[in-house]
Amino acid sequence: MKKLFLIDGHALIFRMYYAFLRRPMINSKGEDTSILFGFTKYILELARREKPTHLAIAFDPPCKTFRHELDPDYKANRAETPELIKSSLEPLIKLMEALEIPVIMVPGFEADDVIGSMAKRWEAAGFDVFMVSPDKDLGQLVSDHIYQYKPAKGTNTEEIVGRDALCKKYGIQDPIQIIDILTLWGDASDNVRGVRGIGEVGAKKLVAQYGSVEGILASLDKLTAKQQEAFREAESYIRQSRELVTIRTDIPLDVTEQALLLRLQGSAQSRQLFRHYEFSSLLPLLPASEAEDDLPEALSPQSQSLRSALELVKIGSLKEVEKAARNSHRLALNYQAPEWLVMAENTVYRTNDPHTLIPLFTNNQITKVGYDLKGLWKVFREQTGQPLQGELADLEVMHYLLNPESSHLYDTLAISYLGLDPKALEAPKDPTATTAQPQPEPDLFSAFFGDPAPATPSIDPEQRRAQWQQAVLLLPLHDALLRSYQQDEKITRLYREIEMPLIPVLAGMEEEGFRIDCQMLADYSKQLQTQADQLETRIRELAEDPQLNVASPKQLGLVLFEKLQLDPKAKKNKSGSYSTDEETLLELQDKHPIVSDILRFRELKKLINTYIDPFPSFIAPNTGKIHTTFNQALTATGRLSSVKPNLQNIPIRSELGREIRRAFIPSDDNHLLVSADYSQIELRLMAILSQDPGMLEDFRMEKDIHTATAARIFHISEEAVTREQRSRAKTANFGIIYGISAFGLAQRLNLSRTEAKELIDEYFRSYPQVRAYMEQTKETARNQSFVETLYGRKRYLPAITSRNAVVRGLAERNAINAPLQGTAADLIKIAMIRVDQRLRQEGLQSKLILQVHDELIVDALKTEVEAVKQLLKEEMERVANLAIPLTVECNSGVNWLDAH
DNA sequence: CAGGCCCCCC
DNA sequence: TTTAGAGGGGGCCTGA
Repeated sequence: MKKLFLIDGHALIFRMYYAFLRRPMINSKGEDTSILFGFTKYILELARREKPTHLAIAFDPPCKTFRHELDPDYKANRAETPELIKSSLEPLIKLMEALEIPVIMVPGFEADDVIGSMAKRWEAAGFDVFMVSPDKDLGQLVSDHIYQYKPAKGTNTEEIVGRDALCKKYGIQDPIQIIDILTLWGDASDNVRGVRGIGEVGAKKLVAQYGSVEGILASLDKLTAKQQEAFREAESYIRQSRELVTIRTDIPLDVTEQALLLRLQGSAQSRQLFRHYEFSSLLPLLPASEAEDDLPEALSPQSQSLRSALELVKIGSLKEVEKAARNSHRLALNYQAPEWLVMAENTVYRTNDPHTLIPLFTNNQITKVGYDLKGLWKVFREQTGQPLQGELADLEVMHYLLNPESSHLYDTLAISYLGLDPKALEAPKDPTATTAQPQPEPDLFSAFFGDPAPATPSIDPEQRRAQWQQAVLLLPLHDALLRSYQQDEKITRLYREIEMPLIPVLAGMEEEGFRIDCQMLADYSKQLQTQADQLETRIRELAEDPQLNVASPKQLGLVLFEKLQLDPKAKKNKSGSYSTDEETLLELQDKHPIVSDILRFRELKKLINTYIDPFPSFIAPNTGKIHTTFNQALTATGRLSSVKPNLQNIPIRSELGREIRRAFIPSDDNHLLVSADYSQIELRLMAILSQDPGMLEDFRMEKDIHTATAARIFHISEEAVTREQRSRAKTANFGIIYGISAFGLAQRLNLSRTEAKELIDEYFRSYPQVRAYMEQTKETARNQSFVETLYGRKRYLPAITSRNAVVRGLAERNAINAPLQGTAADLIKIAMIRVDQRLRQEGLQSKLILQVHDELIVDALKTEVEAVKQLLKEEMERVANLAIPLTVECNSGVNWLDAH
């Protein structure tokens, strides 16, 4: 069977435009590739999933279309194509042509008309035709007959809609009447003028009663006076409107069957375009290319000479490596259980006895070069009890500082800095020896690993090759990164003074771990589980569905919005199911008792499944504690993140949730937890960076900042500030940190946009320098395409010059937020280094165990608690000399909740 | 196992 | 008046 898919390219572009508003994709050349990527991915996945034999994409011509010119009341501003869409069209068409996908554009006709006409023609020729559109309104695909309709994935329509389903949905006899309904109703996306005062419901009713637009016009006297008036007014254009919403099926087309054949060969040209746009995740979707010219760009002279240098790498003795390391002051290291590999200059040594490495690793004259040195640090300490000493050149962290948001994978770095793919670093294979065992030819690999029957036969040769690949480029990569560092003094200082000394501190914190009261967690789990079970039973009863999986948002959506009909205008999410998030449910709470049960059930389940039940499994048998892993090279702003488990998001706000913190306890009865947190650090930094006199004053006087803000923006005394006013001011203050928008603030405060705007204006009148600073920051970002923190940590914002206002707005908010959040991250990192250092210097046994962005937690010996508190406060507060003091609140307790 | 959804933290 | 709409994170569940 010939299966033809016809795609409304124009509608799809719009869909992609919306899909990528949140997270635009900018490639390294600064091009916004969002739409190109989304569209291409969609087409490739569709082709793979549905396996059409033929496929064509229709686009609207890149000009005002025929329909729009016909309609004198067409509102230009409505249909003005966003710049991003306009600028994507040409490269998109090129891309589709490279993929050998037919693109059809007929001057003067919209994509709808083109695919309508094609559908008719190829259906008549015996094809199984599917019209594919992401548009939710089927009316756009209605013509003088109904086609098979394939809803695009990720849209609001789930089913393939046939004649009967259409009639049922619209409450009509003949599906063609949809055209009449849309004509009366007016179709916003098609810019068709409907009849004044007639909405969807009215249109359906009238069409059901009178059959068609003509039918209504013929029976005007039976309508109400108001309706008669509206229809008289509409009479002049309504017939034309009907024509406009009808898809034409008679456009002359010069397309052959052969042209529609879907080949999708993955031509060299398409691969080259994919590489240009950096669609690496899409490359595997292309069929393998038979073309030779598919290889990455030719090796640069630099990578050629590096290759030659790698040929000289040799296996040596430990003595030789030691000598080379002392000579070059540098040692590369890698560990893949159970083998350590070290390399200095061009000599490599490997061993599974870490003790032999102690003199090298603890020599503080030798820089240790590696990838994830924190991990290596911990392994070595576990094996030998010794820390790594000397400078630590962690390539991942070093590259993170150059550009936090790019990939820091070893392979990626090797390719981009050295022009070499480590995976390709293999000895050339003998093409004739396909069946025989690989010969231990004197290639680089076997030269390096020596005898193919080594002393440790348990080690997989594949693993050795992998380890070699992971290690042999460390030193060249370090050189390359140092060259970048040479051009940036601030980054160099940031690395040497903050990130590098932080590595052992973080390693120590991970190593030390956090003790957990398992019994308490188990009891609490049972208690919550009982409640959850009761709720689940009740929810299923209320839903009259004993099989309902309450934890499935998809099933829940169907119950709430189709079975119980709680909201006829229910929002849908990206995947086409109903949105059931907390915000949505809160709005429905009064409509049905099931809603609050669901909310409560969700809260319990979240606590049980995320914060209680998984925790015992994280306990390390040797220490009996939980050891998180901090990621030092992940966030866009310079913060740390914590995984396995994430200890940075343990509940505190809700009553039920915060109880979990009671299970986080000191290491033993002789210890207490001490917690110290910065008060309002980001807002203080806003005051400092903007030098706003009012805000500085408010902080200098040690006022409650939100009350002070409220007093200013509402022009009242601080004593007169109500709770509500303080709360609004607090939200506004947060908004400022995040890079405010009137819409966002309105939503948060449940205000109208105008009211929110007034609030913002009043805020800026109160703190005028804040506004000036924000403008200045955006200007800086536009000029240099990045922003930076007080310590020179950069965040690149290529989208700041986007012509798309939404994308640009996001970048602008990032520009404002990143220096604040990032400087706070810098400061607490410095404080961590100093706190750790002082704890050691003063011979205290208390240990830093956790950081939560503006909070440090110490497992403190009871006798040291007061000293630790004082130390924390001192080091955290005097971490930098700023225009106003930073203040730290410090507490201790027998668990994390008490200490907070 | 990835993507989508949801919700916890600062 | 369709899925935009304050920043930064991570984990669980579903369904392929």
